[in-house]
Amino acid sequence: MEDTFALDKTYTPAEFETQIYERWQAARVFHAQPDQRPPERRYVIMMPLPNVTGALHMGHAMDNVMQDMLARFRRMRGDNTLWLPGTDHAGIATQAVVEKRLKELEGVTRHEIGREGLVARIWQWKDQFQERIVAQQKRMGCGADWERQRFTMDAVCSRAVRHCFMRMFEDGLIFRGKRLVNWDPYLQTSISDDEVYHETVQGHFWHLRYPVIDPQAGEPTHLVVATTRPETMLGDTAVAVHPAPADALAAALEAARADLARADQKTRPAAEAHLHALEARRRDLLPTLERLRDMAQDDRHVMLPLLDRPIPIICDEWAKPEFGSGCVKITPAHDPNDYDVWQRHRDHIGIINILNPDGSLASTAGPYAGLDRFAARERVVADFEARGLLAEVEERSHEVGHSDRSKTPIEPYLSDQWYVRMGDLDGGVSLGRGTTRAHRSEGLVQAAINAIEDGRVRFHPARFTKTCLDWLAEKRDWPISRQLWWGHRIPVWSRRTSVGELDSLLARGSLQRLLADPRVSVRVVLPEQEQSLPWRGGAHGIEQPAESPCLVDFCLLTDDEELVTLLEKEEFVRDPDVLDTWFSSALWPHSTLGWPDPNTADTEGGAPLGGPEGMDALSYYYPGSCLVTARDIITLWVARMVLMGLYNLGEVPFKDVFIHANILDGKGERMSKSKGNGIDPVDIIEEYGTDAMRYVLCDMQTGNQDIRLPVEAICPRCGAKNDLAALRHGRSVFTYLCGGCREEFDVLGTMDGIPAAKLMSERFVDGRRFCNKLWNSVRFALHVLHDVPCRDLMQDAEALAPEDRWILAALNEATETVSSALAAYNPSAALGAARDFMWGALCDWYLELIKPRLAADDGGAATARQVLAFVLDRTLRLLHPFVPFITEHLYQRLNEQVPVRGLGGERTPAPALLAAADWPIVAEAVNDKELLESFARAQRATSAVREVRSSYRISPHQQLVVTLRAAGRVGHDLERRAHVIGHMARASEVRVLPDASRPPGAASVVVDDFVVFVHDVTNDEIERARLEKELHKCRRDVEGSRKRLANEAFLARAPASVVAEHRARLESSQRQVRELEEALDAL
RNA sequence: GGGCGAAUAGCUCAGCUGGCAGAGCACCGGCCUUACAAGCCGGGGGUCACAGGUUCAAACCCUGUUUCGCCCA
Repeated sequence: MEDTFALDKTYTPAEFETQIYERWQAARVFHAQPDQRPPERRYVIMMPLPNVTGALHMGHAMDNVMQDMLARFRRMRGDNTLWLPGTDHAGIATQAVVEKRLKELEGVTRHEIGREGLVARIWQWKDQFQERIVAQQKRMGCGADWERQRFTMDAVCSRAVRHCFMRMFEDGLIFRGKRLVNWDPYLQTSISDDEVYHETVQGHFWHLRYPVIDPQAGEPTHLVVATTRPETMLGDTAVAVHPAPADALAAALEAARADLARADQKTRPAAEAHLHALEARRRDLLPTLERLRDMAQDDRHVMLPLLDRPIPIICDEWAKPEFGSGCVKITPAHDPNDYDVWQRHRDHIGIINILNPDGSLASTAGPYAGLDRFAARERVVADFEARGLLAEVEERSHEVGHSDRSKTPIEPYLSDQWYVRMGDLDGGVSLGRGTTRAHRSEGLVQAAINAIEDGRVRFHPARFTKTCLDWLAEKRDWPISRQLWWGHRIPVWSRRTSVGELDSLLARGSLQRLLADPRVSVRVVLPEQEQSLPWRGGAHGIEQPAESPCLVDFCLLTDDEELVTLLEKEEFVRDPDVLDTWFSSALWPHSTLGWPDPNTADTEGGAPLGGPEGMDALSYYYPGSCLVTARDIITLWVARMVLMGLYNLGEVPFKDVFIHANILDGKGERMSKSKGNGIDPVDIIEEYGTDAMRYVLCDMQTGNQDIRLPVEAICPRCGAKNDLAALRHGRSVFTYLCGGCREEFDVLGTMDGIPAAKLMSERFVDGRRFCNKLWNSVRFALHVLHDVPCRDLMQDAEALAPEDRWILAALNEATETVSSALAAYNPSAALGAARDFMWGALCDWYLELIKPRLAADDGGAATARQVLAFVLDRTLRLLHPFVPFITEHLYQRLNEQVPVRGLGGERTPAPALLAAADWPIVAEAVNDKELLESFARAQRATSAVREVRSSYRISPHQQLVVTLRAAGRVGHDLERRAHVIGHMARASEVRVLPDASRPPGAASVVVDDFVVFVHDVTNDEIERARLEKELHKCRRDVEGSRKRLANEAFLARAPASVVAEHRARLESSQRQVRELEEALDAL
C-alpha cells in the first residue's frame, strides 16, 4: 500500500525547499522588465533596505514575508511586479560595529589605520553580511528581483545622492548652522534624535551655591542652583530667575487647586500636599525671588565658583518658581533649554563650549581641562564640597539620553553641522524640476503633508496617518552631517575669506573655470547671519561690511580630478563629514531605478534596467505601489521618502504604506538580538520549515496587535525546553539557569565559557500542522488521480454531482474572500479563508464524499477526479503567496501526474511553475448560495448524529438508522442531502418524514429547523440528561427573547427587521422547547 | 509631560455599520475509519480589565480609572 503513494507520509520541507528556490531563479520568475502593461497593471515594492550590521531576525522575517506575499499575489494576478531588494550602508551602525571588532581583534583604532583603511575594512564587512542577509531572504522564500539588487553606496545610488545634494544646495535647501546636536563622545559624531534612546538612571541632583557679588543689605549672599550634571557649571554664562515670580506662582496655585477639586479619595492626599507645598513657597521663597528679579534688572552678577568668573543674573521664564530654588543655571553650549535662553539673551550673555569631541574637558574648563567628563563631575562636586558650596545632594532617578549606536550617554554639543531646511521657504520650493510633474510647494515638509492629507499616500491601518503627520508638522530642520568615514562624503570644498575679498578671490582664473562648469555650484556663507547666498558673479547683494568673515562653498557634482585639483590648489578644503544614512535611504524608491538618468545606470549584475523601445525602468516603475514596514520606521523612512520623491520627481514614491506588527517575546517586549530574546528565522526554518514559519506570521498579521511569540530556550547541555519569560537568570541578564539540569546557559552567545542556547517558539507547530494537512490532501489526491479526463463540464452540468457543484461554489467564495482580504492588507483574514476552504471544506467534506464514487470507478468517479484535480490546482494557487515552497512542490507533482486540468475542456497543460501561474478567478457561473446553505444544513444534521454517537459511546463502525422530522422546503432539502448525511454520519438509512414521531428507543436531537432521531440507541438516563441540558439552554433563549419582545420601547424603536428577527428566534426556541419537552415525556 | 494602541476562554488572538460570544492551541472523552495520530469525531470552558454614561439594545459608542506596550518630548 505504502509504495503506491507518490508522496512520503509526512511533510519534510528540508527535502525540497532549496531546489524549488533554484528552479524559480533559473526560470527568472522574479525578474521584472518594463513591457506594454498599463500603469494600473504594475506593482512595485521597494524593499525597506535592511542594514548590513548584522543578520536578520524575526522582525525582518515578518517584513520580508509580507512583501513576498503581496508580490506573489500581484504577480499571479498578472501585474508587472517588481520587488526590488537591497541593503543599506547604515553609516554609524556599521562603522561602530567594524571599529569595535578592530579594537577587539587587532587592538587598533580607526585613527591608526586611517580613513581609507577603515573604509576598505567596512566594505569587506558589507560584502560578507550582504551575502548572509540575501541567503536568509532566499531561505525565507523571498522572490525579489535579485538582478536589480542595489546598495545605498553603489555607483547608481551614490550618483543619485550627489545629484540630489547638488540640487538642494543650489536651491538653498542645504545650509550649515552652529547648533546643539546630540553628540556621541565615543563615536565622536553627532547623531539624530532618532538615534537617541532614553534610559532612566539612578543619579543625583546636586544643589550648588553661587556667591552673590557685593550683596547689599537684605539681599541673599548666595544663590542655589541644582543640576544632574555638575561639571557643566564650568560652562555657565548666567543664572536665571523668573521675571514675574508672583504671577507664575499664582498660576501654579490655581492649577493645584483645580487638581484638588477634581481629586478622588486616592489622589487627594498627594494633591493636598502639593498645594500646601506651593503655599509654603509663596510664603517663604517668593520674597527672595522677587528680590533676585530686581537684582537681575539691576544687572547684578554672581561669582561662578571654581573658575571665579562673574556671570550675570538674568530674567527668563525658563526659571520655574515652583521648582527647586527657583533659580536655574544657564549653560547654553551644553543644554538645549539653556541654548534657547541664550538665543533670547544673545547680546547679553555668552556661550562657552567646555567639551572636546572625545568627551574630555576643553581648555575653557580651566584647571579641569583634559579630564574625562565623568571624572570632572567627581572633581567638581568634591571641590564644591571643599569650599562649603555644596548645599545638598538629592538621590534622583532621571532620564539620560544614550546613543543607540555606542550605548554611551550623549552630550548636547555645540558644533557646525549641515542641515536640510524642512520648513517653508520664501518663494517656496520647486518640486520635480525638469519633469512633467514639476510644481511648487511652500516647503519640503509641507509638500509631504499635502500628499498625505489629500490621500496620495495612504496608510494601512489608517490610524498611522496621524503618527506621520504629527512628526511632519514639527517641520524640524534635518541635520544631515555625520562625523564619520563610512558614508557618502559631503561634496563641498570650502575656504574662509572676508566679504571684501570675495570678488578678487573668485576672479582668479582657475576658479573662473570652475564657475563656468555646469557641474559646479557656488554659494557664499555668512556664518554670523546663518545666511547662504548663491554667487552671482559679484559680492553685490551681500550687505555685510567688507571685513565680515565669510565662507565660499563649492559643491561638485562629480569628483572630477581636474576640478578637485584646481580647488585644492586655491586652498579649498573638502568637508570631512559624510551624509546621514537616511539621506540616501530617502532616495531609495527612485535612486534604485537609476534616477536621474536610468539609461546610463546599470545593475551590479549587468542586467539591463530598461525594457524594449526605450522604456526606462524609472518612468515605468515610478511611482511605486506600496511600502511595507513596521510603525517605528514611519518617521524615519516613510516621511523622508515621500518628501524626497516629491522633490526630485514631483510625485510620491508609493500609494500605500502597509504597517505590519512588531514581533514581541512572551513578556510582550520587543524582540531583538541585543536583548537576548531574538529568534533567528533560520532556526525556525530548520525546525519547522519555511512555510510553517510563513504560515504563522501571516496568520498572526491581523492589523491590530503586535505578535507575541513566547520564546523557548533549548538548553545546550540537556536539551530541555525552557520558557524564557519564566526562567531565572544566571550571573548576568543574558544568562539563565536551565529548569532541567540547573546549569547556566547564555542567550546572546557572547559569554566566554557559557554555552549558548538556541531560541525557539512552539507557536510554529500550527504552521507545520497546516502544511502536513495540505501535504496529505495532495498525497491522497495523487493516489486517486489517474486517467483524469478533461471534459467541458461547464456545458454538461448534469455530469456534476451535488458535492461537485458545492465544492466549486465554496472555492469561488474562498477565492473572492482571499483576494479582497489581500487587497485590503489583511493577511490573517486572507489566509484564514484559504485555510478554512482547504481544511474545512475540501478535506473534511469533499474528499470524504467522493471516496465512495472513486471506489465505484465509473463515470461519476471520472467527474470526481476531474473536479478534484481542478479544485486542488486552484487551492494551491490560493495558498501560494503564503506558503510558496510546499504549494510549488505539490503543484509540480500534480503537473507530472495530471498535466491538463480544468473544467472547460482545456487542452493545454497548466503552467510549468506555480509561481508564474495565474491567480484563480471568481467564476460567476458556479456561484450557488442556496447550495452552500443546503450543505450547511446537511452538516448540522451530520453533527447531530455524531453527537449522539459520541454521547452513547457508539462505535464509529456501527451503522445507524436516522429519521429526520422536517416539513416543506426544509424537508425537501434534507431529502436531497440524505446521501451526504448518510455517508458522513455513517448511517445505513436516512429517512425524512414531515410528521415523524420518535421511534421507540431513538435518541432525539432538536436542531434549529428540524429534529433528528437516531434509532435504537436509547439509554433513558443518558437521554434524559442530554435533553434536559438542551432544554435548559432553549428555555433561557425563550426567556431572553420574550423579555426583549415584551419591552414596548424595543418594539417601538428597534428597526422592523431586528424585531422580526427576534420574533422568529423566539418562535424557533419555543418550538425547540416543545420538541424537547415532548421527547422527555416520551421517555 | 503629549500622542497612539492594547486589555475577550488556561494560552495566542478574531469579532465589520451596536442586534444570542468565535477560532487555533491547551484540557476532557472516543476513534490506528485503506491521505494525514503533525490525523478524525465529540465535549467542557468567558461578569468581554474596572466604574459610570448614551441607547429599546453595548465586547463594540462616550467619559473616567487601572495595567501593559510603543512613539514623541
